Amino acid sequence: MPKPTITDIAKALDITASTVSRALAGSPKVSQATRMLVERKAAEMGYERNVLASSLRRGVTDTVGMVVPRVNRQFFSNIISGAEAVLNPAGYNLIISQSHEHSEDERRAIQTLLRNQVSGILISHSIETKDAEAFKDMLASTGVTVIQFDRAFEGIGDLCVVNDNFECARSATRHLIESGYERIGYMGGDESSNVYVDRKAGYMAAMREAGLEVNDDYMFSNCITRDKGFYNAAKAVERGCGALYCAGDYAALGVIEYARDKGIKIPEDFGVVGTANENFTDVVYPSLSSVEQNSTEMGTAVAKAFLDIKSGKALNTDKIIIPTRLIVRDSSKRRKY
Amino acid sequence: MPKPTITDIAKALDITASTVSRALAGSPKVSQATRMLVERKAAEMGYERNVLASSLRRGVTDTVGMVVPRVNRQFFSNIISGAEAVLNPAGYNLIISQSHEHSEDERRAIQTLLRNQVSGILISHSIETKDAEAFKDMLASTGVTVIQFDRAFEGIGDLCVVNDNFECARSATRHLIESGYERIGYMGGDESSNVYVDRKAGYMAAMREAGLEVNDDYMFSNCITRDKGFYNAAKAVERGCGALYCAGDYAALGVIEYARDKGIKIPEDFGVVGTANENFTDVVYPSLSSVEQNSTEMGTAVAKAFLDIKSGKALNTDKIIIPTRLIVRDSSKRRKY
DNA sequence: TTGTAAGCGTTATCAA
DNA sequence: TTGATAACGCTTACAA
Repeated sequence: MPKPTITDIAKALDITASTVSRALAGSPKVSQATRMLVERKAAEMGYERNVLASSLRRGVTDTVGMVVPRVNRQFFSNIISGAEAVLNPAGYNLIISQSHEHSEDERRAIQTLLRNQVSGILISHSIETKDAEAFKDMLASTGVTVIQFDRAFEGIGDLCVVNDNFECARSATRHLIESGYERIGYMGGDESSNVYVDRKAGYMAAMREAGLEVNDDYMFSNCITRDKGFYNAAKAVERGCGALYCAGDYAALGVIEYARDKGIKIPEDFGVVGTANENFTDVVYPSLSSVEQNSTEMGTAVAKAFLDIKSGKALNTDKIIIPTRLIVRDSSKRRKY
Repeated sequence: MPKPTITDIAKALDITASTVSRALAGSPKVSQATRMLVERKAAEMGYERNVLASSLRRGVTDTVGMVVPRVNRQFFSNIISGAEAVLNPAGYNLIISQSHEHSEDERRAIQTLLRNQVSGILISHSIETKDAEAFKDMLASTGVTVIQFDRAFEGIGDLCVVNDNFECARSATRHLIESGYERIGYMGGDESSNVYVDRKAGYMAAMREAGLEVNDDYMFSNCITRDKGFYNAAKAVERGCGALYCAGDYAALGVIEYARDKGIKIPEDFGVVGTANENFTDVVYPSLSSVEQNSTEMGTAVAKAFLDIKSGKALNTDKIIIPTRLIVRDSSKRRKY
């Protein structure tokens, strides 16, 4: 037999569907007796509310969509996990879509979510997405709550949640300076992203504050992969660089491997600090100092912000900053002199 | 203004909603002229079909639910990624739920999916779920297609997709034997799971085939974490064990770290092979030999099987086996003698 | 406290 | 080829 509906329950009890609906919804305007009866019958028949019909009728859904570049990246899967932990107990469920770092996929994902009448969209933009015009257009006149996180554009959506990328880079760089390294360089990513703009600025600030000059010979952008890190480490060393703050752990890993290849001693002769605290950082040898981004916390913050907005709670900010934390491991533990 | 509906489009063009619906659905029973008109108007008004209403009316959804223990584990996030890559182009979208390794969360997740009228459930059971009775009951009389993967129970669902866990362990163990290691032990997980039952059997088979005896002193179950690996490595070494096949990479990592601590040389004095090919395996020193599970491929296989079943294609099997592949790295590269 | 009736947006059937 | 009408399962005024 097919799935039972409230009408089936109503018939079985010789009452109307509205009463059943009210009883199941926990409405106070229904007698204890009938409520019991309805609940028992519903359980007996294995009834489950049809969310489609309910949402259609109510005009709202309890579904939230999240768009990330890739789910199989630790940072994002932690965010998903954190968001779920907050959203599910609150009665919402999460649809995940991937942009695979492409604007077109991102656009499609958003459209699908919109068609599914999600009540909110939580998004971290693809690297290919350079501005938010298309995004803005799509969302126009839909009442969905939009929260951007990590990679965010100004002036779009209800709120954004980001790491303190400036401070992240600043503290890491300062740590290298204080550990006695000299001629400290920077490896970063594409500067169309707020993330790398801020990290670069943080690095520069730390250098400036210490009265050190920034040398373009030691600056590498578009350098966040293991290969690029390895490749550019060679250039950096050749040019006399003594330490690198890397805005990504994979590049930092490449640096360590280059050093190992060339017999350059880390941390004695060269210092490295990465970013993201990937799960290989305390496995690589020497272990890699890195900045923890608290990604799970970012996920819970995004979800909480969504719930707050939905419940009409005024948020006294349009930007939530998730703090980062420098974790010092062996790759930057030089004895000061 | 609120989101436009087909009725709005119909009014604007002075035709009926049925015609608009047909035009947008690409029905052949509508003139070229009106189709053009409708399409243009729809685009102009920024119309998006309301999936809720459509699904309710049609009685089917294009939504598939997936339940995994945790999304932030490489193995599962790869599976999600692989499944999405197949499902999305086919017009389906995926709702992800996590069980956090708890039966109760798993039950809730399934219920939510059912309420959302998913047309399929793709599930890898939580470690806490020891049998499939509850699962069976919930699914009774719902017509959803069920595909289990990785952790699966017999006789449930339409199909299951698993690794060749037996062969995985057998080939890894054989490799250790052929590399000249002696007194080879095993570190595995909870044997209420088909995964670890099969891997242990594979290990035993390889030993038997080589005429070697299995020594209980070198067998460790419930040992898949870094800490447990470290802890039990001590016991193993003390008891004269010469190599370990670990059914999980984290335990293997613990073994490597114990050896490093004690000055035991890997691969010269001790051999280790892990399982899962986690992304730290080629970063740890010495690099860890491991068995690649082809998780992304498992994801695509699960999704394809779902599509095949939906399209009525008869599957000539009730179990799809995803092959594994041993990747030999330094931790087991002993010169034979 | 319960019943009646209408409607959410879409699609399928039937008739024109 | 298009239109009128009903229905999917649920919720909610309003009436009783």
